[in-house]
Amino acid sequence: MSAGKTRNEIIKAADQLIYLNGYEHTSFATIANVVKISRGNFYYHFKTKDQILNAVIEQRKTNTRSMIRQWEQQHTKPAERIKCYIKIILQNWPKIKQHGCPVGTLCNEMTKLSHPSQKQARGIFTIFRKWLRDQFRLLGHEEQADQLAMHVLSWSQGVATMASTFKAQQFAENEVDQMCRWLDELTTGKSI
Amino acid sequence: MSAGKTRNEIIKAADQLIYLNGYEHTSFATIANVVKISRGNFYYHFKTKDQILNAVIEQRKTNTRSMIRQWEQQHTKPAERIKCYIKIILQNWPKIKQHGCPVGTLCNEMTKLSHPSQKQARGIFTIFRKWLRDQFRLLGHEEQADQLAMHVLSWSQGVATMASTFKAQQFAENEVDQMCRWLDELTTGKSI
DNA sequence: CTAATTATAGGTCAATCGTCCTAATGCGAG
DNA sequence: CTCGCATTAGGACGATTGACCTATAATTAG
Repeated sequence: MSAGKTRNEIIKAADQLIYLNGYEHTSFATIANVVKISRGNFYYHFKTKDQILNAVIEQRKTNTRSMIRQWEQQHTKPAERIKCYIKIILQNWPKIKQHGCPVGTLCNEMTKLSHPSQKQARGIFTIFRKWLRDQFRLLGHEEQADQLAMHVLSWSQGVATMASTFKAQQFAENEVDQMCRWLDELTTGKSI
Repeated sequence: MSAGKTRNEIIKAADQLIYLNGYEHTSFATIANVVKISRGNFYYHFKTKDQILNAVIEQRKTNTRSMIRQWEQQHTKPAERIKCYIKIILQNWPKIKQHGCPVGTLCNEMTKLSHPSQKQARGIFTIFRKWLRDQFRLLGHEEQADQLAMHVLSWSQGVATMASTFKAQQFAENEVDQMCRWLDELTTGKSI
């Protein structure tokens, strides 16, 4: 029954390594070394590299849902919840500075490799997208809800890319402020 | 003297392949096959893979400067010039849909690999950044010029990432429209 | 306790990676 | 024409890749 434990450790290590160095750059051997396990044992749990990737994506989805649940518990106002998402980039700044947004960079790599798991990776974004859409609906923006959700996702992605490229924390802070103010104006009923 | 010709063909092919499949996924052999050249000949022109990358980046910088020069010749109004940049994503949509923004995805990969050429790749963005900054200065936004330039770069990057991830052309068009309207408001003297 | 199942270790495989080398060309200057 | 340099071809290298296999150790079931 310790199989599940080993499996989880593999997924956890793979998750980290894929975030730090990218999927293609992450090898069987590297993961096995981190988990301190033989490559043979590794193969017992995952037959192919893509299977690990899918397991990692599934775990990221689970973590994402869990994080969203926390936001919902911490704040009842939709606008405050959305700001939680907006501010992730500042909370995780040290890591984002060096390795970018975990979701965005993975999707970029999947797109570039025309990888079969492209759709699954996109699914992480979809969780955020649907949730943001729901929050905007609660704010009374029925029709534009999805468009606004995509706008927030897109805005954050751009900031993550440019801030990590230029290692520009100040820029990230400025943009987060702008996003919050934009959201406030949206809440008080002005046009976008 | 045909050495320069072969060298240019190598750079051209490498440029394409790196854009399509990413730097790490692009091998010596693949490039050599495309150029129809032996790997030995390849080594005569470029000793290491990083040398090819740097040559590709340099060419992209040259192409970037050339593109900017065209914009300056086509439009005298800074706002119209900036719109040229904003609209690239729609002009190159078929390719961006499948492979993302050439600059952004390369910088992302360099960041992820902690690659020595990270700074050089960032230089392509810097060309756009400085040029956009100059255009905003011409529009009378002296102090905020650089911040506005980064804002435009960031906005475009986000749209490119999300649009390519979700293969969403409609979203890209919407965002480009928003960016143009935002720019118009900025031009007519309203606040950002 | 024993048998069966689960889990781990470690070796092997062909393919590919970046790199390097030498031999054979092409070609222009004298 | 010939000498010498520039260019090309193609093989070989050690290392690493994802994948696979078998033998052993650990655990569980009866």
